[in-house]
Amino acid sequence: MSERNDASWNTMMSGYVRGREYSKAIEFFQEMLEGGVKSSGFLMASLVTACDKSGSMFGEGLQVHGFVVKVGLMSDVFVGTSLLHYYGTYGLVSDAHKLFEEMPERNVVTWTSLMVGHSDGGESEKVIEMYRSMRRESVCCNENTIALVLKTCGTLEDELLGLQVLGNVVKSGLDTNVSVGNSLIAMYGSCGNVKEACRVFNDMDERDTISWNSIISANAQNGLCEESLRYFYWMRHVHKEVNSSTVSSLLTVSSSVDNLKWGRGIHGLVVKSGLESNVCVGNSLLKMYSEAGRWKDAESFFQRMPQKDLISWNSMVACYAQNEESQKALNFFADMRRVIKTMSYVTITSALAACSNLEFIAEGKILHAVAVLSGLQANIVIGNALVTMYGKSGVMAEARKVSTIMPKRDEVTWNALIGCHAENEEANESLKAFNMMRKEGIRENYITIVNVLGAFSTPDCLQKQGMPIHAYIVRTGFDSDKFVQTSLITMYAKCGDLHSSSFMFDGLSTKRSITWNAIIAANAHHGCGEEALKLIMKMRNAGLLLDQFSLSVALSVSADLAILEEGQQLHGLVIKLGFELDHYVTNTAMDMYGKCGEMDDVLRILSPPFIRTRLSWNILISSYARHGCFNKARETFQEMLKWGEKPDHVTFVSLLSACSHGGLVDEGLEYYASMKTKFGVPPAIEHCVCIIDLLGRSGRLSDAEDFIKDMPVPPNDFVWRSLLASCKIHQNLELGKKAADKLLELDPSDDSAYILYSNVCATSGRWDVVENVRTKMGSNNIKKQPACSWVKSKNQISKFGMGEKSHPQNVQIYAKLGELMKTIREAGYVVDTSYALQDTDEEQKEQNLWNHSERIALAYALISTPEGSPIRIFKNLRVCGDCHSVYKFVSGIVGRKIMLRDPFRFHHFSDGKCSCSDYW
DNA sequence: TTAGGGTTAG
Repeated sequence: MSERNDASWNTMMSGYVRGREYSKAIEFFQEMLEGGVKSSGFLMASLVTACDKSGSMFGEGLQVHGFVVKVGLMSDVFVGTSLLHYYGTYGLVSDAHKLFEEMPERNVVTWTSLMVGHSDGGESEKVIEMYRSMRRESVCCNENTIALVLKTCGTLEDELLGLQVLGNVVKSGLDTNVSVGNSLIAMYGSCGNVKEACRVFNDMDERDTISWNSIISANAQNGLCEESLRYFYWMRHVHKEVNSSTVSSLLTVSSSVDNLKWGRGIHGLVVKSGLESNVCVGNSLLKMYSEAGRWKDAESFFQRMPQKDLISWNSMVACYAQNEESQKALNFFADMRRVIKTMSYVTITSALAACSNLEFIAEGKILHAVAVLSGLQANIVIGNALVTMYGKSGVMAEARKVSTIMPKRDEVTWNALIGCHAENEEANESLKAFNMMRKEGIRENYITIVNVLGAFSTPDCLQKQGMPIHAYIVRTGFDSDKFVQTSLITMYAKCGDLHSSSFMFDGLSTKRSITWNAIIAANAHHGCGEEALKLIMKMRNAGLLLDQFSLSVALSVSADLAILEEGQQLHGLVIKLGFELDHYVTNTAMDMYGKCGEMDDVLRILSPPFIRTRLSWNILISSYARHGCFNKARETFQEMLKWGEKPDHVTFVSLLSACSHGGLVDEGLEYYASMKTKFGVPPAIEHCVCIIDLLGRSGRLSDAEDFIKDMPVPPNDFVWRSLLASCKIHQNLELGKKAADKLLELDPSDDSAYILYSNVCATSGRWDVVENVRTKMGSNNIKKQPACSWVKSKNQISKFGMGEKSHPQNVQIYAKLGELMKTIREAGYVVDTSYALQDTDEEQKEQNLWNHSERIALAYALISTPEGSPIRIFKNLRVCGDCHSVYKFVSGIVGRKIMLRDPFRFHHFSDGKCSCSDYW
């Protein structure tokens, strides 16, 4: 090649870089290598910059590095600097640092590039250290250096240092007053000192667009959404110019407060201002949708984006991963490699996050290999993502191995290990990792503490580990952190000590929303639903707005207690507060309607199929199942598949229980067989219980027994209880005895074992055994959970026990009962005394049946609610067979719809028939 | 001097 040609190569290459055609520049380099072109330092520096800016595969930059060494251009300051910057971009600061040490000549850009690397790697102290060295060595700072140092002061929350730096800047006359003020605003914003930022802004004589953007951002970063919006309105009023940075800042706040209504408003404004096509703005919108859980909105927006860059693609991978759409994330990742042919370490990190469960471990391993092959193994963020990926998949040995060979570990590495041990229920290991972290001299942060606390879940753990850690938290001052406070409340509750949880909560001087939510959830999980709802009231009275978490806990409490009116009011509040677009909240509301018997409302608020989440599909299937609409449940499952939604283990629990309640034995067995082979969902104990129920109810008791022998998981109490209940239906004394023994083996104090077994014996007429069992219960001090039914009328709940006589309207209730007995007998009702569980004469047996709580509740409902209105009755135990028959007759005679809910499902009676077709 | 993607937690 001649000199002239070399020069033209140079010109071409710099043309590509100037024109930002980075991938062309890289292709050009390949040709150049083949042609053996002699290169200049400038050309190589441009090329490295091209690799850097294109976000290309890391390997291409490495190739250039090798070439540069070979041709002896490493001493060139521009080449060295661009390579150093390149390593920094990929998070490989130690490599960058090594280059820096070896360089014979350095300029201000060299220094600044390494500082940027340290800054991106989270090593703020190193940045300041280097700034001080620069001043010692009299290297003159440029604007970029100053900007970086000031930003770092913000990150370090070191206002004093920031002011010193600014003093130096003013002294050297490097900047104007406006830009000094702007920098100050930004620094105060990062330090969390919004007040001071506003003071500087308000005192400024002159403001430019950046000043306005900085003050909006300072408020936005600190979660002050109303304030940032106030400045924005003011800006539009007096300043006129709004640019893409302004809009991006406003969108950031909408993500952090997770209020989609707000984000939608800003989005409208974005469209009006014509800034929607700006790539930064677009990327902010993608993040907003992702954080609000609306990955489908993000997806369609991405498709419409006129300009996309690497960050847009990375955002989509992250969006799918964050929304637990692993398969979609990996498919998108594959598309990305095909379409734009580039990726960065962020891409790999996000793709790894999508593999954080055992189902995708194979893909995760491939990505691990990709990271190694790309030379990005030493990147600390990738290392941390790998630790997380293995840890969340339960492969802790591999997670630990990755962490040991990492060149450097930070608090994120240790937090991931501690958190994954906790998630895998290895409390001791979690605590061990915490101690090792401290030994290694890495300081814990609030996330460390939150993770450690998450490891404790038993009373024993609480005594031996939880309480000492609590003492440590108080000693180290972490007890003032809102997340730590919340975790402490949750830990005490999880370890069974709700009393201490409440004590902690009551003792807090400032109670934030998340703290309220923690104590409310703690009560809900302990079955204290009424208390949880009372706390919701108190929270509102304390002037706090309910958020998506408090609303969904409250809705699920209403669902568990089956109190429709409260549920409806909460749903109203959801709409009023603007959470109706929040998938999670809306799904909880839907579940509430389903569990309160309002199938029509479930369908009313159901979203259209193309934006339905897996959770919505699952709730819909289980609602249909609970209401006895088995065909609908099946159709919904088919529709779900048609729309490309993958069923998960909850889907199959709903589907199998639908089959079991509907007597669809063969269909249920088919689903069970296909779940692993066709859908990759391995059967868990819940599914096995459904199958045993399915076989048992239909009378195939020996098949059920065989199934238990071959189950992939060891049987638990639910398995034996279900089998025992089926033995009662089909009067199988022998197997019933076996199941009851197994149940008592697991828990000798289980009351259901005694009760169900004595019922099996009673139904089979073995009154001698019944007597035996009852005596045994008495001597073992085991009490039966008393049956009760309740009705809500005129805003009051009336609860009835067996033979209840204490109701103020007692006389009218029993008069009504007598009348009912007479009329239904005339209509053809014949008593079935096999449901009487006490050995007396037939007449007494019938009398005892009329004492059942569900009949008393029915009589009360008939006299206390308006004629013709639907009746809603709830029972804590399964309805008795003879009562079921009474309800059918009554519904035909009084011409009213009667809904009866037991702990498992609904019976809808009308015109003498029941929705369950007498199979339950 | 202002804005967008990533790892732990929520």
